[in-house]
Amino acid sequence: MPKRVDHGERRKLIADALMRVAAERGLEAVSLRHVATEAGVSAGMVQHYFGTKDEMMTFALAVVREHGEARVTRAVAALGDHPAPRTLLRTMLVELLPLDEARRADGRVALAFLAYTAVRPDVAAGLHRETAALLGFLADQIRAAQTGRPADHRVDPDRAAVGLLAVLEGLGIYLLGGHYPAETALAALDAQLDLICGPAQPAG
Amino acid sequence: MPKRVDHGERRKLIADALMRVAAERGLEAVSLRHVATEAGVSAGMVQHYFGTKDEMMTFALAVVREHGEARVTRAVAALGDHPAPRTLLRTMLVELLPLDEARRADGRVALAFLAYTAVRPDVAAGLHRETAALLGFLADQIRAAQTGRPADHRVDPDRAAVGLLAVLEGLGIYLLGGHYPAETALAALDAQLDLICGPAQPAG
DNA sequence: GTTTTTACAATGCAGTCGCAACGTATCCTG
DNA sequence: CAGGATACGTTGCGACTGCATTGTAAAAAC
Repeated sequence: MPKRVDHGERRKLIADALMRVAAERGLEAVSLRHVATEAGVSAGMVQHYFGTKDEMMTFALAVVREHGEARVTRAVAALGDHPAPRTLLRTMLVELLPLDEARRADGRVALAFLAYTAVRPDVAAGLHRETAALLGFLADQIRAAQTGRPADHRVDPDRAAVGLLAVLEGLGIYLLGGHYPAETALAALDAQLDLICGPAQPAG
Repeated sequence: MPKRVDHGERRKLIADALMRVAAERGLEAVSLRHVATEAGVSAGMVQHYFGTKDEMMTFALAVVREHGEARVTRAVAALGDHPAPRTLLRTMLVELLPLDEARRADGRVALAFLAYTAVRPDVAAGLHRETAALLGFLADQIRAAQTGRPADHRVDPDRAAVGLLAVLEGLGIYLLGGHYPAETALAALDAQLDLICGPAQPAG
């Protein structure tokens, strides 16, 4: 083999450039040449690492998801060994909200891809599995958060998980659109957690 | 004046074609020629009624919103004069969910426009006002639905409205992506209404 | 009647698109 | 050192884009 280059690294470099273009000018501004320029490489190189544009898009979509996953993993790890379920939930969800510019950029790309995959159902299969797994995890945490609550304050964990994930998605979208400030979204998220888990326990 | 033609009608004809193209092939497939073909008219005519593509897009966005508004108005009117707040809320929200093919089409277009406006903040100003008005209305209904509930079952209407609207948006998106079936979304919506308004009153 | 204004159709243009087809430089293998 | 495979860069092609321009038919205004 000649000239050893890390394919994964190059692809990631290109995908990062794609995401920058998409975040700033929308997904329809993503072209081989624009991405190449943004990445500071030739258009031929982009073509070398991604035979087709769709391939490039699919890879970039995976990168966005990995961003989110890494963010959540890191934030959850910082919580220590056995965080309270509600704390764990809140930490995860807040991390997925577009509250700073980095997450806003990721969010814009994710939103664009959402619209993209809505018309290309074949690409969406992986997302379904991820959603199902996430829903399962949320439901588990909600179940755990409810132990010891009076029966008439309990909710169905599966439905609550669907609702909670929907709230997250919706808040993210309204935040991206600038419909209301971060505090409003955070207040709504906390209110939702209150509804599901009961009011936050005062420390002690 | 010559050859009197209803400008609004023509523009609506074209916008409808635009929405069909966007729903089937995504917003990036929307071009003057595609829209013209879909509408069964010449590209020149499209250009005659919309000097620029952006003008056409903006108009189409307004049409999408009117669709939703008309749907809600009709459904709410069918409820009669003084529906219970929870019934009113549920009727409104269900009507906005992409549960049949017509609403799925509208939803896809709305989603595409959401991503479109996320990068064009100037276009989004109208949406902000609409969101604020909708939030106010939801909060009013939630407030009304809570009269007579025990104090420890009440929630802040404003936060609950933000959460409810976010749930609606999120459920719509997951439905459009086919992440789960309609029943799951409806169950989650009802669970959310249960959390906010208390369990549905059995008839009588 | 003529004139003017509107409604459309057709064509053309400069730019961009994805992608194929090269060419070449580089490095590993034998 | 030759041979071959890989990693690019360059160029060009056909299709498409939004839009300006032009031409024409028809109806209102005079």
